[in-house]
Amino acid sequence: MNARAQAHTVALAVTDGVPIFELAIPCEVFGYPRPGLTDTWYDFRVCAPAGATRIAAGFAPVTEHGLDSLADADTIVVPACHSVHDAQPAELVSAVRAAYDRGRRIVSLCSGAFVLAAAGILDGRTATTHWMHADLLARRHPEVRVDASVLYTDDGDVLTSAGTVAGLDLCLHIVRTDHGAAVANALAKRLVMPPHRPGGQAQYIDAGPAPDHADELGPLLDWAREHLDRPLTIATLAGRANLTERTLIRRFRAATGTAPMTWLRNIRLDHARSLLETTALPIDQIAERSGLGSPANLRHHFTRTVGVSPSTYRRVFSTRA
DNA sequence: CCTTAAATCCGCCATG
DNA sequence: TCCATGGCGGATTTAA
Repeated sequence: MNARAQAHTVALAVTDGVPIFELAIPCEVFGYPRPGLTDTWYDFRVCAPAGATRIAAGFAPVTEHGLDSLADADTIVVPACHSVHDAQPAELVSAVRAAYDRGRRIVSLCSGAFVLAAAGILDGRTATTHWMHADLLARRHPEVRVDASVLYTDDGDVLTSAGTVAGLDLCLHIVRTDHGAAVANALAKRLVMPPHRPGGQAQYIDAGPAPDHADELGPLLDWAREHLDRPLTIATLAGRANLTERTLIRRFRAATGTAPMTWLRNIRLDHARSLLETTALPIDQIAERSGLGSPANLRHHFTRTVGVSPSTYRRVFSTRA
């Protein structure tokens, strides 16, 4: 996806009993004009079934859009559902299915994944949901690969996010996809949230006493961020932290939710992305500075995770005149 | 695309 | 008994 000339339409599907927090997230991210960020923001609309609808906490939606108009939008956001135990509203499920069949981008927040699963559009895909409901989702829909360890999943036309606040991470990710990292970072700043949360939902699943090693790795992570251009290995990192390789890997996963080299590669890709946006450095220089090594390696990982080649990305998202 | 060598990383388990 | 550690095997991923 790329920056669009005409406003990209985002529709929020509202049904009875939906918790208001997950409703507020897309409203905050997509629903307010953001003067100064980009020329065109999203065209945002709320869609609700006809008749008296009561959402949580005594609020009721006022909108002229019914669920049948979901499929007119480019992106459909399904917030958390009323209950993961009851059947999902048939009207909502079929409306989401219809939008999917028309090639729209479908997004779920939190337990909204149950609606997508009921519509059959998660079959064969990797998806996530709130960690409390991940087992239930996997049991009820064996065709869905449920990954409770991540904050969100991006399968191109279908995106899902983990519990509650992770919906904010996903919506910001969508802005990053549509408008580039510079706009997403500026928006994050306005929302007073980190532009990118490292790690995944995994770090929150452990209910017990907070892992006190979590902060311990901080200095190491900071050091790594500042020396991306070096050929960092597990042995290097373990040596700096005075840990054995096995313990480093274990602590790393406990603290960040990912393995060390996976984390490092993501940081490197972020840096490469930023260099592509803000500088005119040749690709091999960017590969070197970000620590991705060769241009071939940069291209390989970049296209795999971002979806477009580095040169295409630069052409679309460069902030230079 | 391929092949191959190296690196990563996680389950397992003895150890302290 | 409980728990973190760290060595080892090897499946998987990555670099070239």
